[in-house]
Amino acid sequence: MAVPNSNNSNLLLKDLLKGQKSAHRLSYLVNGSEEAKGLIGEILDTFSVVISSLQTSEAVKEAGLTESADPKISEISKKKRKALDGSDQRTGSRRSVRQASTQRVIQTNTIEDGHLWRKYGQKEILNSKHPRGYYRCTHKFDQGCKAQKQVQRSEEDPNVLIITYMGHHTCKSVSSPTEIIQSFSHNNRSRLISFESNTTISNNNKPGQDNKVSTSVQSLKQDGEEEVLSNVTMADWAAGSDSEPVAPISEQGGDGGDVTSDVNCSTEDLDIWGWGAFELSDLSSFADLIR
DNA sequence: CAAATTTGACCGCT
DNA sequence: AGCGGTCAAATTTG
Repeated sequence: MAVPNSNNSNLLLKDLLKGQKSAHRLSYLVNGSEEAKGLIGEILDTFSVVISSLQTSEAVKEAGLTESADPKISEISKKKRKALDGSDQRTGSRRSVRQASTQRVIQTNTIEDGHLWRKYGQKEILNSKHPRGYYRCTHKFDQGCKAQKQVQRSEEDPNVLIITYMGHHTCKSVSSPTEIIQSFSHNNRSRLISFESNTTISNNNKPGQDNKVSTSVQSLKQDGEEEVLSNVTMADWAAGSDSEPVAPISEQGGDGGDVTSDVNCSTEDLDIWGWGAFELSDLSSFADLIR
């Protein structure tokens, strides 16, 4: 702890969000001029990068405070459920555990986020048309990584996946860090970021069907632990499966094995939380898909 | 054959 | 009691 600049950062963040919101509004007012759109896109992009960095560092600080007391996340119980045997005893659903740290709810159209996930369940959710998939980090057991995510298709826009991230990646399993850095260095994609106080996630006015990648990050607070709502909406995504698309995460990029030496160049704080890395690597991998 | 996914049962919380 | 989250056997995939 001892975060002297926390207040300053928060104020700064507020101001940035304000400016960003204005720019976002402006982007809807300016319909005709492509040049103006481009400029606004640049502005929004800049806001995006700065705000992301700020938010991430703030989040890391907060995580450092709250995560120290980790509940008994995985006491290897003598499971063996099966009512048939009569000897069923397992940990069950520990629903309170999920608030061990803040959640990040993200809208995207691909579950590809640069990390390796293992699906461990799928559930029909009451008021949802689409099932919810439950994923944990592949390295949960070999590295004790506690990251989890839930993936659910959006109600109104089936192209959009709502992904809830829980916990942080303590593993080192980013598929291709160089991609992230690359995409960070020349981020010529237009990203829209909007911060609103809506509780519902329905902001898509779809400014056109061109192959434009639009990202919007919403900050909201629900009664739970949710904090950041990031919205990544892309025009089309390859995969027309009915339930969640299974990400073809290919991590065999490095042959000799040491290509993934270190992620920490300038994106280290982004990578800690995974969501920063998610945003960037997501875009890059998506760009790889469509080209 | 190992790793990942599917799927239905189980269980804690509300 | 029912919902949502997790487990693990069965199945699929690479």
